[in-house]
Amino acid sequence: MSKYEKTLAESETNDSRVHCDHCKIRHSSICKVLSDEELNHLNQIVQTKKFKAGDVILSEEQPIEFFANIASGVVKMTKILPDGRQQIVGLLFPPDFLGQAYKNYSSVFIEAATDVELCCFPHVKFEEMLEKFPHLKHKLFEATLNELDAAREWMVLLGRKNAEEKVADLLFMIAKRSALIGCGTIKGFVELPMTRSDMADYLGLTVETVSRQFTSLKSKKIITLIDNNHIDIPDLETLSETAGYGY
Amino acid sequence: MSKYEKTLAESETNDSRVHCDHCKIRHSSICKVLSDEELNHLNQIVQTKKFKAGDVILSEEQPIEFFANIASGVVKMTKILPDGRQQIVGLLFPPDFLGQAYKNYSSVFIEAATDVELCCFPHVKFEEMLEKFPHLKHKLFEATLNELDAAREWMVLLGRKNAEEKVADLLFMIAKRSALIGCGTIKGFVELPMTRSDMADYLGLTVETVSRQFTSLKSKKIITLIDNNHIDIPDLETLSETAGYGY
DNA sequence: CGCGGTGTTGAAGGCATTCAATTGTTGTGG
DNA sequence: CCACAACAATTGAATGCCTTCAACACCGCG
Repeated sequence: MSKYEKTLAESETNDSRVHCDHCKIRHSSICKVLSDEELNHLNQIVQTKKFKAGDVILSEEQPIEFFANIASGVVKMTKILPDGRQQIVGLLFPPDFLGQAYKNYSSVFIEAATDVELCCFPHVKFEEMLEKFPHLKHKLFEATLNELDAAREWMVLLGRKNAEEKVADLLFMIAKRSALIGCGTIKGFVELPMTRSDMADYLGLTVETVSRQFTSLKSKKIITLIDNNHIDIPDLETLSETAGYGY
Repeated sequence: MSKYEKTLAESETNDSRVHCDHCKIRHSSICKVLSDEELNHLNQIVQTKKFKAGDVILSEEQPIEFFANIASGVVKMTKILPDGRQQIVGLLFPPDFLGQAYKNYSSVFIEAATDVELCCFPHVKFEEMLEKFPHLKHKLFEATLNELDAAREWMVLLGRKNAEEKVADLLFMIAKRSALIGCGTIKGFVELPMTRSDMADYLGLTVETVSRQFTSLKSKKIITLIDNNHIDIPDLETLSETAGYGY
């Protein structure tokens, strides 16, 4: 195997010679609208970064130094009230894009929920590219509109669903996203890329309530626990009905 | 008084000769980035529409026919679960922009919370303009990013705040927005542009709970009720602390 | 083995909901 | 101008869901 066989995931943090050719998310990330030539531009400014689960990627109110594609792992965006209460306001899976254009400071706390690999673009240079390649900017605009839609969907969950529906909905969402990442690979189980505490912070619940709903869903045979972080979902339809999407 | 004294608000619904010169939100809406010449383009496709409180502006899953600036009044965006539970996912005040670019169907239910006047642009023609005038598109992108920020802020409220904080936060938000619309005019009171039921749907509460929190805030002298839809806020700082933003 | 982190379970209590009744407001027709 | 209906808002009492606080189980690791 040549050295080019190694994936983006395995490459070094500060390896400046990154090869989008071997990038797993090349054809699904915002990069997909770029021509080979344009991709070369991007290649020159890109830098891979790795984070361990729990690492802070960007603090709130901290200057934004880079944008990034999520190459692997899951990233959480959190907001914290003065008294310490916190709420996760967004989860990013591969090949999501991380970063708010045209803002100098982050309005959220950004952390690695799992081990994470990012494909980073320096702030200023990336914004320059946005102006140079209108279809890249357009793509980013569409991605933002989708994020807005997702946020509003989540507002319904936070405001109007009960604990069981919330947990079911989260599992349903993770299952769908996992299917996308796996690109059709049927694993037979779903990995939960976060702790119960993270789930609670995403759902506006307490850890205890999340845990209780897990055991309840388990006893109803809607899910099966393989281990703490892996579940099996016998019937997605049933799960989606439990999540409040039934008729 | 010449006929040009009449405001946009008073103009007829299907008056094709609209004069942005007299538009109240000319210098605060997304139009503000447009030159006089570009504004002429817009003038040729614009159409004023009026809605009464409670009117449906656009149903969910309905094809999007137009974008619009909110000229006056308040617009609510709602999402509804199959069983009827509903959640307001966004409020639009003047000079907010209404409409999701690059979507053919609305993902939300759009209704007039109060009597509303819209400055409408036909779907296709407006998207053409977006491509013709990059800075208009850019402005819209920024507006979308702000909406996303606002949505996330609201997720914290929905997930982590109690009833008193929720109501206080809503009043605080309305007070701030009203101050912007009033352009510095100190009225001495704040108009509540929605029913208790709307407030409940925005806060993820029931009408009864909202009502109870009103009487509670009133007895704590944090607000004073002038009538059902007008309140006085003696001290904004106190209100913001009650809303959970204290230290 | 013991330790910290993570997850589960139990019991008690509180906050928001639910259901029900009353009051207040608005607009329409007699 | 008043009566009345329809709607909006408030208030009360009881229920229930989720939280809180506490204890215990599980797992990886030094």
